[in-house]
Amino acid sequence: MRVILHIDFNSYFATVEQQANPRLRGKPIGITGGDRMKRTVLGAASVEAKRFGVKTGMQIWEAQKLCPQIILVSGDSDKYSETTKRFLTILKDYSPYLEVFSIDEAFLEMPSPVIPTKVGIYIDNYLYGSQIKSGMTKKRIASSLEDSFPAMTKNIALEIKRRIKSEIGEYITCSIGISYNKLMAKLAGSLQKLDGLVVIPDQETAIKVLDKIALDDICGIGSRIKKRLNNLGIFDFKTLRKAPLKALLASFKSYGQTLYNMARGIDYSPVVPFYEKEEVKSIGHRHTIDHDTDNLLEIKQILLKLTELIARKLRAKKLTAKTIHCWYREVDFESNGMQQTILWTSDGLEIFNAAWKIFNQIWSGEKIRMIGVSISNLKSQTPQNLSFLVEVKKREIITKALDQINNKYGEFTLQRGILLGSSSIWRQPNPFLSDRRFKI
DNA sequence: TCTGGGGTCCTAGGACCC
DNA sequence: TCTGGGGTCCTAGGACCC
Repeated sequence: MRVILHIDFNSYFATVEQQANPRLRGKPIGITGGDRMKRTVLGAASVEAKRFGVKTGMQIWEAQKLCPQIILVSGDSDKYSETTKRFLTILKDYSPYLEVFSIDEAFLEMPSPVIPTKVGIYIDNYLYGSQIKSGMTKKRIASSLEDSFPAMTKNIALEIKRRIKSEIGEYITCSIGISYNKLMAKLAGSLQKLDGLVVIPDQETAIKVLDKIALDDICGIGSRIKKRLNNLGIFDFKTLRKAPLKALLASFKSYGQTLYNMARGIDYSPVVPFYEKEEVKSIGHRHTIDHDTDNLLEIKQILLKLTELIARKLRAKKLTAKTIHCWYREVDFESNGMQQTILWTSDGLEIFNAAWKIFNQIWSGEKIRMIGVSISNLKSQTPQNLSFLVEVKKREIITKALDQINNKYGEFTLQRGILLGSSSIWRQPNPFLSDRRFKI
């Protein structure tokens, strides 16, 4: 039997901020995206804020209405990834099968205990075997280990919690779910928020749990799938379990099988260790403008910033890209986009040119509220085979210098001339540098 | 005062090559 | 004379996650 832990941090960004700044502790705080615009939403809310009904994803004005004393804190993604690295280091001590699921979530699969020794067995540095008594046959020991494995894992979970508190900070808490597959482990973890620890030991229990929750409480059923299930007369897992596989396949194609399995607590997906995960597959940025606009210059400036950010990330990862996708959202939330394949590049201007071309092809002059660019088809940078061209070489040198300065002094310290004077929609990491702009 | 931002995966159809 | 099938690349769009 597999034993999998799902570790999920509670109000992650908010607790990290409270850990870092004692004055925020015990207070309702909300984490914003940095630029506090009309249309921004909260990236996280502290427990104290949640008591007022404030939720992640809520608009700022809405949160303020529910909780006027809420303290808004600008998010600091570097700080969060730094903390993430630290807790992953702790988790790695318990099993090499560690999958990083998101910035504040991970799966940990315990190696199966199969070779009992005299006192138990060591897996990494953890001793399993407190239940083993003298006089037990080898076979009995093995089966007792098998039986008590989830219970032992519970002890590991408690230890992980203790270590996170002592090594990262007492304000950082997580919920841990333990089960026999990823789906159920994640579900278990979600059942008890705030320092929770829930075990769903077997399929029998899983089905009991499933019968008590809503369809979209499970990872993999969102609002759309839920609606489509409702249209089929399915409102809970009990009914879903009765639906014939054939019918589900007819409605949902291959996803029908997944839904069929979900209702039965079945999930075969493997824990993919971080060292086996492939590199990123796409890099994108989008921006919702705080008003609806059809001003071409404004749109162009935003697109330039977005593409510049993408190109810098690309170069930081030493990648080049081939496919550019540009899309926008109309006032009524209809979106419209197109993608295009170009020659391998990591140059911001080239990405911009492609995106700009696409935009002009698809845009028919209506007002828009959001614009985004994303690049995919990534591969690692090969030694510059075009650098014999003077123009290419020149641009490379300029780009490299730009990156170095921006990395050191903050985003958009140096930027393209057309961006000067554009609205202050992007935050400056360091406010003292906001007036240090050089035209190039 | 309607609804942010960064990702992943899947399907399906068309073009093109051998 | 118009015709099979596999493989790959490309594009559009939908759905999900945190």
